[in-house]
Amino acid sequence: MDVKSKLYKNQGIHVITALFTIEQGVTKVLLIKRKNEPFLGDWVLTGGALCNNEDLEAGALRELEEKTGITGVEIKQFKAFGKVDRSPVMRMVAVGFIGIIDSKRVHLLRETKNTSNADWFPIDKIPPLGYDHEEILHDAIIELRKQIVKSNILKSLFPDGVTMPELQKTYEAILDKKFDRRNFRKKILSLDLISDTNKSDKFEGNKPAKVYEFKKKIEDKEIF
Amino acid sequence: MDVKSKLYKNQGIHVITALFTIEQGVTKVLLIKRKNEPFLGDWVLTGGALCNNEDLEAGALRELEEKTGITGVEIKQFKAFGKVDRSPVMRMVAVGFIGIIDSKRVHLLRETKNTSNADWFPIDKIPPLGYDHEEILHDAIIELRKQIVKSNILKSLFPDGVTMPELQKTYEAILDKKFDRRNFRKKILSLDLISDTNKSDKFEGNKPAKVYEFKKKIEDKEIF
DNA sequence: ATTGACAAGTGTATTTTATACACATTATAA
DNA sequence: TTATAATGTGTATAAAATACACTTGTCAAT
Repeated sequence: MDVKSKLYKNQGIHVITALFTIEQGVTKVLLIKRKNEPFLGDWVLTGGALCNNEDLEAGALRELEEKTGITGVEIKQFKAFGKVDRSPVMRMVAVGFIGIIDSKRVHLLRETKNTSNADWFPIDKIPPLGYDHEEILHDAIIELRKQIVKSNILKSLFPDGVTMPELQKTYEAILDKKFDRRNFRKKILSLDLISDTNKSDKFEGNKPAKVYEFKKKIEDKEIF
Repeated sequence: MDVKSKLYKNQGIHVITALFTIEQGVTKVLLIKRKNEPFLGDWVLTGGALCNNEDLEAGALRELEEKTGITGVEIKQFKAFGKVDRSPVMRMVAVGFIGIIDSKRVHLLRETKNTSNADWFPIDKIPPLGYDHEEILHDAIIELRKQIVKSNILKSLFPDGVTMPELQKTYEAILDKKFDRRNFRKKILSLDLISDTNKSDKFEGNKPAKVYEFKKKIEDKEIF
């Protein structure tokens, strides 16, 4: 074995997911407390090593389920991270994913996890993270903001449909910005991400809101 | 060593670049004819295995130089490709990059390369490609079209500045669409990708065109 | 020097889209 | 029946995108 070929040895792939939720108008991300070296005791995003018999997305979903019990999320790959020293053990390249999940499933997570080693953190109150996960999370948040205006990534947050007021609160939380109710409706409908259902939500002493649902497929918009 | 850990062994990383150019209004991509197994004799995108001592982008640039002699290109990472069977030798995950280069450097490439094992192909006349490079190229073309309206990726195509008519021809080639001269000018200026110089191009029997240059940094646009 | 040819630069009227803003509707509860 | 609270809808105005035509600068021929 020559020197050059040795340079390619001992490489591995991480699949990392920044899983978001919205609680009380606050965007939060799921973090795990590491139970092993390296970075023992540090908070990190969900993820781990890719197995040889699984595709990238499948690996990310498996890690998500193994570490939190969460299933049925739609995730989206957004970037690869490959700084030479991002892992102290061996050369690892991470493939980053984002996803967002219904906040009602949070209690399921809380029961599944062992010894409070997983929790949701507001994205503006993130503790120091292991590996290069601060960089990954930073990019993930930017990607999330881009995705919600051009994909159906929010579908997993609202599997049973969503009302305009709910949607507006979600966009305001993620984009950290306020909108006019009437103009928000027009804008979101023009994006062609959601479609009408003929249902209304439960009443709470006021006018029931119409329920919309995210489309299965979003068609590409014209560029330029 | 247990069974599970074995599943992580023998992984590697490819860095692959779809390098584009424009010749006579035709968008072309650089392909290499493989001289080794696997896929001996097949055309593929430029790329190869990542070394342990280099970052992803550095690896892609090194492969570009090794295989073609081309240097000084700006490339942009756009996606990771990780189908289980994308390489027949071992489990490889590819990180894809795009770049675009001044067509005047084509002859340099032609002289550098040995035995015509590299050539530019119009993107609508691509031969069968090895590995999963047809998929990578497909995604790369889509990414190129997105990038030219929001980044300075075309800077490497026009290192010495560019005129409006040149730019318009480039956009028309890449987007496969025609534009009105006057409206194209307004639209491209509104994107805030280029800035005025006080130079004009060489005369060719007609009115000299003003020269613009791509900005070093493009600031993010507001989303929603 | 004058003129014609060629391609570049510029302006404006019109349509479309985005924004700012106010009232009407449908529930519950007293 | 009425007050309350949150949802749904419409319209006038401003801004942006589009469609479209004339003017300008250089070279080359006379």
